[in-house]
Amino acid sequence: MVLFFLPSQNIHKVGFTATKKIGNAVKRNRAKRRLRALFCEFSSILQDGTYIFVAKQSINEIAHEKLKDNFLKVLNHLKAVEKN
RNA sequence: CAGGUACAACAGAUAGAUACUUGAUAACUCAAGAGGAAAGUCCGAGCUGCUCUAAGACAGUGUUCCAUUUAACUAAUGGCCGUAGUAAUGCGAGGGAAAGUGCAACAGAGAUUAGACUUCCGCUUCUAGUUCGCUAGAAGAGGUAAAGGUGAAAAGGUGGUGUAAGAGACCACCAGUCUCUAUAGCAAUAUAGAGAGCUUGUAAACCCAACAUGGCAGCAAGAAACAGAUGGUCAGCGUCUUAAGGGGUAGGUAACGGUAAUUACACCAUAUUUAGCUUGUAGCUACUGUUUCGCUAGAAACACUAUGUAAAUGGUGUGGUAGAUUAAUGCUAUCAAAACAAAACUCGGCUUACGUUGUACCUAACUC
RNA sequence: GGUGCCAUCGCCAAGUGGUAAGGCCGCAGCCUGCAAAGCUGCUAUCCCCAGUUCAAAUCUGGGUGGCACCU
Repeated sequence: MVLFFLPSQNIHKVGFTATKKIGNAVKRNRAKRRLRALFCEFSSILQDGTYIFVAKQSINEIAHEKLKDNFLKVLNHLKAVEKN
């Protein structure tokens, strides 16, 4: 997945994107739902700002644990997680 | 056993922690929440707007065996005919080529009032032979559609009569077409009989006939409220010169420079361009933004029952808010054979994709 | 959600029922001492599946993929 992050005070906005390359409407909706569920899990420890998640082609083949690892890795890379 | 044909049913369950949409409630909470194809958008309707409309005709568009069903249909049901298959059963845009026009490549002698290349046939002329009856060869003007070969297709087929040779020219039987009569059937049609004429294909080529039909756009249709001010409109100012090309003014745009200054998008000059510019208005069938409505109880679904071969129709009963706008109905784990696939105004069909299970029926060949 | 259009060789494309033109690229040969240029030849299941027809790239129906417009 790809994450775009714009940090700013007192603004909370999230977007989830799934392009036609992923598959038909069922697969695209499932990709968005999985990302949304993961975001809700971590939303309490994130900084304020605007987030845009873009799903890539292999998202529907990957297992849940691996997707979770990737999700954390991407967040840490952009330093979006609040310390403590 | 195996293979096939038709029809029907279902479209996950359990657990965990935790979100979303709508409705009810003061709140806590409670209830409901995606398909058989929601898909393709191929037909037919409702609904909405615009346009049109006395009636009729022409044109356009569509349909095309018969009966029935339906709100309607190019749909469905049953039948007839044709066709594929051993069969169960499937498939069929299934009127007219004798109203007219067009087209039929290549090959072939000839392709639609057909045609003579090789055959076949007598006739005339010439030559040769002669048993003086004729025979053979060449040339000419004809006859012929029976044989050959070409082609998707050669103007019915077989047998006889007939003839110089032949020919539906005539006859018998057969195939096909049309008409009439009888019987069965509501009908398409089937069976039987009689007669006519002399029969290429193509109408998913133009066309003809019969029948039907206002047209176009589609909920991103359209309606209301609030806000805006692009067009329009009202008011004021301006609209010069030349025959024309062109030149010039107000106004617009702009680099360098200058002026001014708290700030400057101002002013000056210069360059370039060319008739509009400015202020108001919201009462306009043009326009922009937001919100609300349209929006879900419907020619509806399910169960039982009556009629009908069936599609379907009638009667009785039952239960019940999916209604969003980046778009909810989730996420994770386990089990399992789980596939195709996500509503966006709503219905009736068709088409295409696809997992599992069941029921009924068929069997030529193959295997035992 | 709705509406319309397109698909022919690797690329650009012509072709309104009768043997699928042409250009560029590529390959092979000729030419040349070697190349370039030039000349000759080769390369198509007309997106797929059915139907009508003697015959379909063309006509009809269905499917697949792509593009554009309405906001």
